[in-house]
Amino acid sequence: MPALSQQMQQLSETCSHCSLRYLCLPDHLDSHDLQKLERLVDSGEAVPAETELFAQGDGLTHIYAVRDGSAKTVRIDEEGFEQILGFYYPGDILGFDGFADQQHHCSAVALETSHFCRIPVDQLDVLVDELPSLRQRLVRLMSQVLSEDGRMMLTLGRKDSEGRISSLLLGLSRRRALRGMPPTPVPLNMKRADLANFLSMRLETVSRVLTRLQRAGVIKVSQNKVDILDRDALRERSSRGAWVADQS
Amino acid sequence: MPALSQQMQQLSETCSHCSLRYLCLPDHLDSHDLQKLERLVDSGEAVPAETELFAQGDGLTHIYAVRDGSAKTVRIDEEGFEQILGFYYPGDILGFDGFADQQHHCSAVALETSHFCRIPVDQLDVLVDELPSLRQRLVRLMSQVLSEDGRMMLTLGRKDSEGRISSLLLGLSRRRALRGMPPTPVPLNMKRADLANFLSMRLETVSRVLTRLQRAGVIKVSQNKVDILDRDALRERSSRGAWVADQS
DNA sequence: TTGGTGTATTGATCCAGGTCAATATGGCCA
DNA sequence: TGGCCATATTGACCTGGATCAATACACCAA
Repeated sequence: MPALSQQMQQLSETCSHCSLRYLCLPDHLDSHDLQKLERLVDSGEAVPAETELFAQGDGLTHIYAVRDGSAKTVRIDEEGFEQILGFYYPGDILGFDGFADQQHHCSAVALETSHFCRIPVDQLDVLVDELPSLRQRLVRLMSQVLSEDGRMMLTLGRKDSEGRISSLLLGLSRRRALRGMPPTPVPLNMKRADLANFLSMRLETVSRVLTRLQRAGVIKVSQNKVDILDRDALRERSSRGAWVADQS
Repeated sequence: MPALSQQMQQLSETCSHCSLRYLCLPDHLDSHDLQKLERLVDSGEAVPAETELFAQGDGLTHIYAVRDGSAKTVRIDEEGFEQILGFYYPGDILGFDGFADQQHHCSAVALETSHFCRIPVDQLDVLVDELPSLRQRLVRLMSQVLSEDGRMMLTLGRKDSEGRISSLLLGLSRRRALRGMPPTPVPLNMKRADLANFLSMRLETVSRVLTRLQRAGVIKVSQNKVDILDRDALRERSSRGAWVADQS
């Protein structure tokens, strides 16, 4: 049951009319350029939960934009351990890490029944050479991801379990607000194990922290969604327990 | 005392003759395009250790390529905690995270006396629109960083202290090999505190792990450099202690 | 040579969170 | 409506690494 999509604004088949165009690739493109872009985009059928959009090691043929629903990216290292690299919501792009050597370095999996726009990279490549605005947009989106990865490394590296969960919840909430959705019941469309993996914790610890935060009256947990009751307290907890760095 | 530069191949003032051109921006550019690029590049004076190339929050005016020496990038979060995001060696580019909104999201600091090529972004921007090959190169480099960040998150998230140190040493060694430098005495040109910060450990733990690895005969530590005596053992330790993921 | 300062190593203690194990809850199908 | 299975919560225990503190080492200046 796609919880998010129920609340989504109407999505159009074309980028020009898509409510997400200011988050997604089309942002800053004039209508002429935009039309060229949307001719490339294939906004396909709904895909069920667990569908793999692409797998680590696959050749890079398309990148994907989330239309509605959600996805995660997973990377498996040499020793066979897997790490969830991110969760993706409407307007987010999947597949940027494939441009380096034309193959995907992680897998992408739908978390729920979702729609994705498929964009063939070979055609995109041609169009990018043609449209400076699109080139700039692409570079900025990638750069943005880079800088968010930095933020994530900060969270993973320096925060304790409560700080990590709090940061995650605030982050998800903020991303909902960016998309014009109500920021407070945050649906947790991924499993606890996914959360735990992403935050580098054990799922037992995730559980414990969630109930602790609930008992403190900061959030209200109910199955797959979290109400943020006291945002300030949550913010406070998201930084508490962060280590002080040794000066160098 | 710039340990790295003593072993560096001769560096030319121009990209065309630079021994690092296949790692750096120029890779895959034909000689005509390359000449246009190198007209932008200002390969300046030596800068001493601790020099800040740009600061978090600065407007994006230049990106930098390491010519010789080394650098680190540091990010300070809202609460004032700082995290080292990466170490950079000849051929590496600094500043990619600034393209998102034309300002730097981290600071860059030289670790030792170093040379950097300065590339003005406004002119680069124009040139990128003109040269598809350069555009492609830029996107690939950024994508590569993205995918390496993923690897780092994996290390930070899933490995214990010994795994982290081992991974770091192997990584530094591999990057030296990529640059045609002898892979085994790995100079640690950053302070222990920097290492600790980067790996999200305490410097005492870094020390302890280094001596433990030394006692095991895997490495030989001497002040600012590490000899890798048993690469296989090091590899083995870099994966040992990594958690098993809960299946989702 | 000595003293001072910054950096690295080592030792002793303690706790957050990992581990193992039991129990609870909810969704689904017969 | 009950039984099954996947997922989530809670409990008890233990260990890796953070913390606090002392000591060692290197480098420089007087």
